[in-house]
Parts: sequence; structure tokens; C-alpha cells
Amino acid sequence: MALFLSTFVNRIDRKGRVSVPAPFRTVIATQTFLGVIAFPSFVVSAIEASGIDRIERLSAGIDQFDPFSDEHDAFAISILADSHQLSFDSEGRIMLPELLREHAGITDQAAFVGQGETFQVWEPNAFRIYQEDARKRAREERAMLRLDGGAGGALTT
Amino acid sequence: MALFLSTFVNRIDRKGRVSVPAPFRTVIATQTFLGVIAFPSFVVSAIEASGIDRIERLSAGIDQFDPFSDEHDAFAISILADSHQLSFDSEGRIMLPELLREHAGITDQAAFVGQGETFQVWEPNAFRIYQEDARKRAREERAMLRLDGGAGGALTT
DNA sequence: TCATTTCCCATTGACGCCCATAATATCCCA
DNA sequence: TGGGATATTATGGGCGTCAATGGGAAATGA
Repeated sequence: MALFLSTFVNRIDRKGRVSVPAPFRTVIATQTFLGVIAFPSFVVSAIEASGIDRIERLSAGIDQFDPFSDEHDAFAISILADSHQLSFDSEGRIMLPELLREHAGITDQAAFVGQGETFQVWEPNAFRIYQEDARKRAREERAMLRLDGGAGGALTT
Repeated sequence: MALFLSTFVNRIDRKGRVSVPAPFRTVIATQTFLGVIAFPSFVVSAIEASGIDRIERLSAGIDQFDPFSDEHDAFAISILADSHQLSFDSEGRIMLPELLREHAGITDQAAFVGQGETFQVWEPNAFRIYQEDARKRAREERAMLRLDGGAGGALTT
């Protein structure tokens, strides 16, 4: 399966539209819904995004909990209920809903950050700062990093 | 299968009608009954809802429960007995029966909350409060969530 | 008869679809 | 290999359609 890689910064026009980077669209092009599923990250000030396939698998994972259990409820409410289905227009753009832009502090530019099976959308400056910090942590902890598949640490250069 | 995703808040007019969000109607459009099946949640102050298909599966006993368990019996009886069949009018609206509105504390607005295979209908403020709590629980329990295929953690960062 | 529901039509504001343009990347062929 | 032709991408704007909402009239029924 193709991966979301690299980072692209695009502008948001006055109608609130923003182009999804063409390489990302290519990854999604094979899926059943031509657009992006997005929800606010519950850890950082960014938007989590992916194609519909990933969410369908996620939903199947949630459904493995008892339908009236605590876990089912917590995940369904905080992921599925917060997800937005953003379809591409004919030029490959999406509209970021107010709520998501607010959560990420996005105003007139958006950074699309590839994360392999998913990607994130950041306010560009916030992402630079976050990335600096991530690099620093990676340097400090590089002794712990292994490449034999066990660690799965992100190799953010 | 298409999923119920996202949250939409719609107004209830003085006749008691409320529009079911268009994306939700699209999910239901393929089913045999053009409308919504709704029953009071016995866990939270909200209305549980879905298309008829889900209820048919529930009633056939091929859902999440062991068909011969007490739970199945109890759930099936209380769900089926309390279910309302709410059909769309020509504009895609439904009428929420007094009993259901009362159970959820709904007066003039209703929040339609996607949960994947099903959705809930909440009084908007009650939902906001509940959602805060659900997010907290999701953060704490996110390690438990797995994708269907058994792949690693679903939630990046 | 009165109350409630169903059908139909009107309004408005948001969104999707279409076209245009500029900048960049890619291709083709002499 | 160079340079012009072509395709693709990101971006902007106009406009028609659809969704959400409201209200009136006909149908239903207690």
C-alpha cells in the first residue's frame, strides 16, 4: 500500500478551501471514498487524517468491543463522532471545518505532514516548533532506537 | 458499508420535525426502509438510532451477543419493544416522539452523533459535556484499541 | 369538530461544479 | 543537449444546486 510521505504547505483561500497535495491524493485515489477523513488529535494541536479505509478498519476495531461497553463508547464518541468526511472538489481541494481549524490553530496556511498510513495537518509554525522538539528528543534517545522492527520509532531525520 | 460519521446539530421546528443530516440519509438510502429506527439508550441520556438493517440483524441474533444468553434476551426485548420506526418526509425530516425527546432532554435542537454502524441523538449541551469525558477516557485507554487486522496501535502520536 | 400528521412550496445560505490563470514540472524531438 | 510544447498542480472566482428550515393546505383520525 502506498504511504503518505513528506510535508507540503498549501494556502487556504477565502472560501476555506485548501488543496490536498497531489501525492496524497494519489494514495487515496484507489479507495472507496474520494476524500479525507479528519478528526482532532487528542494528543497534539493538529488534525489527524487518512483515507476512509483506515477509518473503516478503526470502526471495525471499535465494534469488537461490546456495543454498550465503556470502551466502545469512549472511542466511538471521541473518534467517529469527531470525524469529518471531507470530499475532494474537482480540483482535489477540501474544506477544513471551523472546529478542526480552531483545534490546530490554522488560519491561512496548512502543513500536510505524511505519517505513513496516515497524515496530519498542522499550522506551519506550530509544526516547525514541534518538529524541532521531536528532533531533539530523537537525538537524545537515539541509543534506544533499533531498526529490527521491534522499536518502530519514527525516523524523523 | 458506509459509516455514520461526524456530528451535526439541527433545529427542531414548532411541528416537532428535524432534518436527518444528508450524509446519514445517504447511508440509509440503500436500505429497505427509508427512515430511522430509534430507541432510548439504556446507558446514557440519548437516543440510539440506526437503519432498519442493523435492527434486523440484532433481532436475528447474529449481532454481538450470544443468541442464547440472558443478555441477548434482555437487550432484544427492551430494544425491540422500545423501538420507534421514524420515516422520512419528502425533505428527509423525521419526528421524534415525545418519549424519546424526554429521555434525551431534547427541546429545540438535536445533535446527530455518528458512531460507525449506528448513531445517537443528543441534546447538544448534554453531548458536549459527555464528549469531554469520553475524550479523557479515550486518551487513557487508547492502548486498547487495535485495528481490525490486528495491526499496531491505531493512533499516531 | 379539533388536533395531528402528511404533502407541497418558498427562502436562504452554504457548498459543489465549472472555468480561468500562473507557475512548475515533464516530455519530445530536432 | 537545449528549448519549445505539453501536462499537472496550486490557486482564484462565478454561479447553479442542494440542504436545512419555515409555513400553508390537504388528509387523516380520534
